[in-house]
Amino acid sequence: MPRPGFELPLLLAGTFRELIDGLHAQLAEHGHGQARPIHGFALQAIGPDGITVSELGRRLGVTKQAAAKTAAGLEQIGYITRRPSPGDARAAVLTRTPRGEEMLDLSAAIFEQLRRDWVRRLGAQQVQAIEDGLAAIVTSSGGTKIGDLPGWLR
Amino acid sequence: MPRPGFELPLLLAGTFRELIDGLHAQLAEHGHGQARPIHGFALQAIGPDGITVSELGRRLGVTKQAAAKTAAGLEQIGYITRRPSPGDARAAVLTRTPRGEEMLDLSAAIFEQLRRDWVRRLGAQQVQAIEDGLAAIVTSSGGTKIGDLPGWLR
DNA sequence: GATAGTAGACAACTTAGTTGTCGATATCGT
DNA sequence: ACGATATCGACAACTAAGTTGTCTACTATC
Repeated sequence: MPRPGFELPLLLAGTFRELIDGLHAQLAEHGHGQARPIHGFALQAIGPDGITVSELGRRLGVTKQAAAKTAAGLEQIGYITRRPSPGDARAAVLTRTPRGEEMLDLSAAIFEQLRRDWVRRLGAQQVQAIEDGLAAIVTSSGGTKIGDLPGWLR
Repeated sequence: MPRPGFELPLLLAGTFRELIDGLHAQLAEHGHGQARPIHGFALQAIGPDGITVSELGRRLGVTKQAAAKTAAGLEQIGYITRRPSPGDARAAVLTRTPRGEEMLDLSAAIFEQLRRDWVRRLGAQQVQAIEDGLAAIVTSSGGTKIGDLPGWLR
């Protein structure tokens, strides 16, 4: 039995973990067993038009070296390609492949399914209250960058 | 703007991160700048009567080797001591020092303060709804072990 | 054209975990 | 009593994801 006060962080961490585990269990069932938690967030950051490694690092809140590693992983799985930037000979543009798009669409669908499970168990009103409450707390301190949260993504 | 469905995990992660950051900012102000996020959870797991390294590993959900490393860190800061187990010549019992107890009491007080901040901003009812909702989701899949959540604790 | 800044690669290090192995000690069944 | 089996905690080697620092190539600006 924890000291009072220790409950809330454990609940938040546990629920997050539960969502991510559920996502990757289902992703694996649909042929995306190699996907790691960071991949979905990185693919989102890359966006439909593609960005450079340095920009990816900034958006994720990590160094460009760390972003380069993540990009290498994404490229190896086949979720992105690298192509020379038309306007800047130093830069390479990371672009999502159709398979990357598919993984992202699938992830969104799975998250929505998991949310529906919550609604079934808690009711729409309480799920909405959770989302609104957390949003009020988080947005008041600036947006959350994935890189703010070190290691999880394993 | 993320795809719909990606909101919820980001909210959970961001809120958790916010709590932990707030905790350690205040801990540092009170002379516990060396404390890492895992330390509070490990001290809780050790309990008032002390446990062995192996038991700590089981409670945290990590290997005993990893638990031994955490215990070494706690001992170095002065939060725990190791003493031979009276009944088992193989085992050493990890016991919280007064300074360890102080850190734990302080952490609990800070968490409660942060929760009061939430109540001030959201109202008691909505905070309660968040806690109840998350608890309903997490407990239905077994308790959360700290070790279920790999890296964060840096 | 010199100077200052940015893109991305390479190397070395850090941190927190893992598996596998091992000797010492406990426990249990016959 | 004793042998098989299990557990405690240490050591070594490895992995994964980040970090800082340094470097070259290229861009942009005065």
